[in-house]
Amino acid sequence: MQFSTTRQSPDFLARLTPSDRADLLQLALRRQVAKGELIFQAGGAGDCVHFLEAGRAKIYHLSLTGKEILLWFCFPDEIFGLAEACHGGGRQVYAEACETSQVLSVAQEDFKAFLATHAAAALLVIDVLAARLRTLGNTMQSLVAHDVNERVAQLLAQLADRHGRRGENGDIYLDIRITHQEMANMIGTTRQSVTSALNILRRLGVVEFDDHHYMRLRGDQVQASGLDDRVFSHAPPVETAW
Amino acid sequence: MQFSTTRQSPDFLARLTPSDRADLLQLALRRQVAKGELIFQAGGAGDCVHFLEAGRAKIYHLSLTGKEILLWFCFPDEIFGLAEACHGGGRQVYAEACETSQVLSVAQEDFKAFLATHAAAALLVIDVLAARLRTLGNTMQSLVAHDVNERVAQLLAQLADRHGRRGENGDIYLDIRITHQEMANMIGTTRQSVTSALNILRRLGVVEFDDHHYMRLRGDQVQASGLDDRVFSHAPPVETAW
DNA sequence: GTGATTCTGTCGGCTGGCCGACATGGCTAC
DNA sequence: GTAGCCATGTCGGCCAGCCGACAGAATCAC
Repeated sequence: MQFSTTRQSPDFLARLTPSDRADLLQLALRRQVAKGELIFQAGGAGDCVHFLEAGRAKIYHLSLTGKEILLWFCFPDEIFGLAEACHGGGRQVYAEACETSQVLSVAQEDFKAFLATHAAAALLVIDVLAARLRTLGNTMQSLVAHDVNERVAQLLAQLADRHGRRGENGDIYLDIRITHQEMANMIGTTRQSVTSALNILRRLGVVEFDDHHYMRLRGDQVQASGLDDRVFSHAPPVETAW
Repeated sequence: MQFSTTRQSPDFLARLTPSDRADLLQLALRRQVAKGELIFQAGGAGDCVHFLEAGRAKIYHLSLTGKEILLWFCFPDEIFGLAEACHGGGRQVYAEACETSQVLSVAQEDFKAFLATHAAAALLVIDVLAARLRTLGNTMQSLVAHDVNERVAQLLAQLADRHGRRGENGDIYLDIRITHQEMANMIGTTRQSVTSALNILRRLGVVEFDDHHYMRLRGDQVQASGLDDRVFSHAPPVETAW
């Protein structure tokens, strides 16, 4: 089982060469954002690219009825607000700090100029965007093809892939704080359905919760219960005759 | 109403400078693909980037139960297979010619080298990826926030935005051939539901079908029935106090 | 042409999961 | 401490839309 196909991708800053990073940081403005504060919002100009130095942020759509659709969780070193800054046309999504965070901002024009003169960085941006496109595509496919229980299981697998630590016995430890409501927003369902799905998984012995700060996915059980390769590896085995 | 926020984005080849395009074409292999033939498929290596010279192609996920999730329609001059070639890890999606098509293929390594030495092209790739990321984000949000009828209406609006021609009286003419099943696959519903949604829209006078090759969206009706700015422009108006 | 295939239209039955409601338990503020 | 808030857990009613089925209409193959 390949376990971390996408893991290396999000942390843009860390993957820049030191000299590129130094050049980029010269263009950036640093700012502290309090928990719950918006970093940008739909309707805004989208004239900046952002980087998360420390903290956690979420990127989401807000529907006309107030429904939140969580597209992406940002962790340190990640780049965000990129798609809209690059493409123009204004913001369509919201970025909100989940905890007190340090954010770097670079004006869109400066960033484009930077990319034009730093080819490796441009390729890195392409890689990051490509990875996100994949993730979104997978989320979409899961949204229409699977029921709520499966989507919850897949989400756990995805989180484990991005943020989990694998113990010696094969179990996976995950200590990000995430509410049922947030999970629901990520997979297009309701808080109640997530609660019940998680309880089913717990009763099956697939997952355990030690206090409410981290969960432990049972490696063996994850295998057994079908949250297997087809969840972890993103490419389902297909006949390769063609 | 802004009408073509995204229209200019997909046609990668056309937006390259002539000299860049010439350089790129030198790296490409041209090939003819018959209707229904796969250009690449999930499980494959994903070691090429493709360009559609002529024809039409669709990019889709296939779920384990055989459900098709249509992520993108490709039209001439568009680039595709990019995300997976750039990011690595093999193909996750299928690309299939909807009609006889000419396809150009460039090896991943060659393409990366090309981008590294053609900064403007790299920025263009970023722009294209960013635009797709937006589109997918919008599709996702529509998927969880709207019912089937609304999604069908939005899809029509989106197609009109990308491919429609606006007549003098404000009506929009759309002459792409697309089946109800394909539309269903794009918005995560069933063929039957699309059929009935379209008929509702027809009864409302929003859309007309002249034979089955093109449809006409009534500009005035589109306005009146709420398929308005919130559909066409991708950024819903939000309080901009922040 | 003619048969085969694919697409469109329509109808009921069945059900996953949304929604509201309410209770409880943990954190946080002070 | 204790008050208030937020997250979790559980239940039942209700309905959008999925699914199977079937009949025309249109298109394609030859």
